[in-house]
Amino acid sequence: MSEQILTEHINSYVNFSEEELSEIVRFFEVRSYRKKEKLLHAEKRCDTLFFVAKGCLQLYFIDDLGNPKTTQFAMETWWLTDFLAFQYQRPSNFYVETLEKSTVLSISFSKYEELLEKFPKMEKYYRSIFETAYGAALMRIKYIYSLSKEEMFFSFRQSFPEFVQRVPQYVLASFLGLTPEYLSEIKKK
Amino acid sequence: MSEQILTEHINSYVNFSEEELSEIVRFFEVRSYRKKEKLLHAEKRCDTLFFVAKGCLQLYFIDDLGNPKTTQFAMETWWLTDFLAFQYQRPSNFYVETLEKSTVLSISFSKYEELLEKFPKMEKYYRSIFETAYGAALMRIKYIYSLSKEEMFFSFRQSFPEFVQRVPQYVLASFLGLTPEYLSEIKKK
DNA sequence: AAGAAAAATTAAGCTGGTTTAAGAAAATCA
DNA sequence: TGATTTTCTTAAACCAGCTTAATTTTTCTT
Repeated sequence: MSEQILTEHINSYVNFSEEELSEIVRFFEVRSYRKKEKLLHAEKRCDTLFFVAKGCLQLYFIDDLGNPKTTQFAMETWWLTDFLAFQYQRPSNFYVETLEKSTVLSISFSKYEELLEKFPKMEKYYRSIFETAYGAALMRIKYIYSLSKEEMFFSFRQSFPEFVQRVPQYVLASFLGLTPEYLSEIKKK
Repeated sequence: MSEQILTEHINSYVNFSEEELSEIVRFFEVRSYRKKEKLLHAEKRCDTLFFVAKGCLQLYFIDDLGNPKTTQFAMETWWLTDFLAFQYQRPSNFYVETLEKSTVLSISFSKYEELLEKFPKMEKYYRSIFETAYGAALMRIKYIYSLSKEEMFFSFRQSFPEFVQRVPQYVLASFLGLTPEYLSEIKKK
């Protein structure tokens, strides 16, 4: 059951009773999506936060030349949205789209506020999640600035072999900030 | 007073009484630093979280060639540390150092845990801070991947003119991911 | 105020990674 | 299953940004 993925994840950070957890889950909408479905559209108001119970999402934008560029992936138990736009209820700078058949729990901004109001312990859960995510983003910037494109690929494959398997190569290329052609050349070695 | 910078900042997110705020402040150590003092050393256990009351800090690492590379700045009311290492009490991947004469409030990891335990509303404060910081980091990655080095500089100067004034050019260059020589060339235009 | 050290500039040559274009392979669909 | 679309590969020409190294300017120290 998809709801259980979320409740177990929450429980690994904060302790809630069974009743509380089932009430928390009611704040979310559970839905399955086919491959390549858009869950969030750039330019539209960013009103939804997503939790991946199964499958894989990407956060991406369209560059000047019309090519999609992936900024972030989210697999099982990861949260995803344009967090800056979400917090201030502004238009999104990104698209969110499935990379494969996925099951996602969604919560609207107003429900998110209600949830945090009603269950203040959820603040602790999200604080931990965002603290880690921000720390990881700083590490990612460190890698971007210290590794060559070739090293980026090998170091990423070492750390997240499952991503390299699951994600199309041109999406991985854009996430790593290189061209599909160059990635192909690197892999040849 | 430096403590007041912190309490006012906290109060802009969560409401606390005067007594609570003065108790919260007691979890922190206030200290002034000269220019170029190290507050956190790479490889050493990351046990401290910093709040800038006055001045400016940088988070940086040393690359293969021995050159320091700035990953993040922090000016007044910003929080800084190696968040990933801090949360898991691991060795730091970064140095933290003053870029100018600064006044900083520091909190150790155990005090941070105590603080959150004793004042659960602080979870909300930090949740908001980290949610925004993570969102901003994703935007930063968007910029890194979509702008040329020249565009990076002009767009950064447009958004944060005060940084460009305050920070040495070679530090700014490393933050933007280009060489000081090339930044110099760009500025000539 | 002078001397030393640190930071910024300039210019030439070079390279990691892009662009373009065309073909091969793999996945999707009727 | 074959047809169509999507993804991946290969190779050559090209360029944004780096490296190197020498000079100038600014900042720091006494």
